[in-house]
Amino acid sequence: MTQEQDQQPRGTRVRGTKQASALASALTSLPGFCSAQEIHAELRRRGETVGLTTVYRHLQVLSETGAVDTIRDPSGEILYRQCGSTVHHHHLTCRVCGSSVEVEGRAVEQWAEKVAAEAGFTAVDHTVELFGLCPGHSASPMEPPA
Amino acid sequence: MTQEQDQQPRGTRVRGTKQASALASALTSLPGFCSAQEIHAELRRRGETVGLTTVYRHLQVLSETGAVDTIRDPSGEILYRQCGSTVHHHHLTCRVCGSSVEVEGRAVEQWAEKVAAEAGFTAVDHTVELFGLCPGHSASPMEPPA
DNA sequence: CCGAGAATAAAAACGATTATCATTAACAGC
DNA sequence: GCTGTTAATGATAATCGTTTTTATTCTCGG
Ligand SMILES: [Zn+2]
Ligand SMILES: [Zn+2]
Ligand SMILES: [Zn+2]
Ligand SMILES: [Zn+2]
Repeated sequence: MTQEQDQQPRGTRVRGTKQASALASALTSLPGFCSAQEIHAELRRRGETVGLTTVYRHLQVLSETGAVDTIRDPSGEILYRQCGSTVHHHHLTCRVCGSSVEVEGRAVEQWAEKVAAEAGFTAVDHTVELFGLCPGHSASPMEPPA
Repeated sequence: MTQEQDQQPRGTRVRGTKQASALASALTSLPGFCSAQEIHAELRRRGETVGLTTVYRHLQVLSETGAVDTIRDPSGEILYRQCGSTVHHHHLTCRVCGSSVEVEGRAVEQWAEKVAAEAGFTAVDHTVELFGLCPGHSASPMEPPA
């Protein structure tokens, strides 16, 4: 359907910059969903010199190509994560630590298609996000770290 | 079924301001999901004098009490709509005109609970939005304005 | 009619994201 | 290994939806 047709004129297209690899490394090591600014801070913490603009630009490209997944936290901020599978899936994310479980939703996909068809809608895309408390943070209900 | 059920605790709580009723009227007449700024513009168009701040504040309260539903459009902007049913439901919204169909998702609810339980997550909340093209805007499939 | 307090609204603040643009540096060719 | 081309970078400014601030207005009970 949405086949990519990259017309890369010979080998001069994607430059192997150290920023790109540093970002890739950070994304791989970060366990859960993080905001662009958190990722930027993490890179700084590692001693890498990567500008915030570059972080944003790379994350945007990576998300467009499907290399990273994006979700919106309840406040609207975009969170990024490098995911294991490239097939369509959704996420169950902890509100406290950001750790995330990838969930497959055959049932959701079918439901979405069904209700869309019944309403006569076409080109329907869906957003499905699950937020909760992971097992580690479900333990003590009364423990706001503040 | 569209009866108002104000749960206002007697006395000094909700004042009968003209702005509130103007906003309520606009919300009732607007067919689909609109942004706060669109609603504000609509009120201005009607000759009502309502500040943007007031629109935001009322929409926030109304969404908290469940009187209006909110979704986030793909760009992150919050859209509001007065919905028919007060029970939990989701929306199938047209990307072009904003017209929306309320869809009930027993299957989704069960799926969400199931995957949350399997992962050991608690206090799980879900966001499910469907965006597509309504029957009226599905007409010409080949029409990229670019 | 008066006054306390809620409601309003203009303007300023806020914060995440994007655009700008001068500078840097990766890579192909020499 | 140099060098030039040119994509990539990143500090800064701009954008824009939303929130906060604050002075003013208005509602409503007495
Ligand atoms: Zn994922
Ligand atoms: Zn899906
Ligand atoms: Zn609704
Ligand atoms: Zn639901």
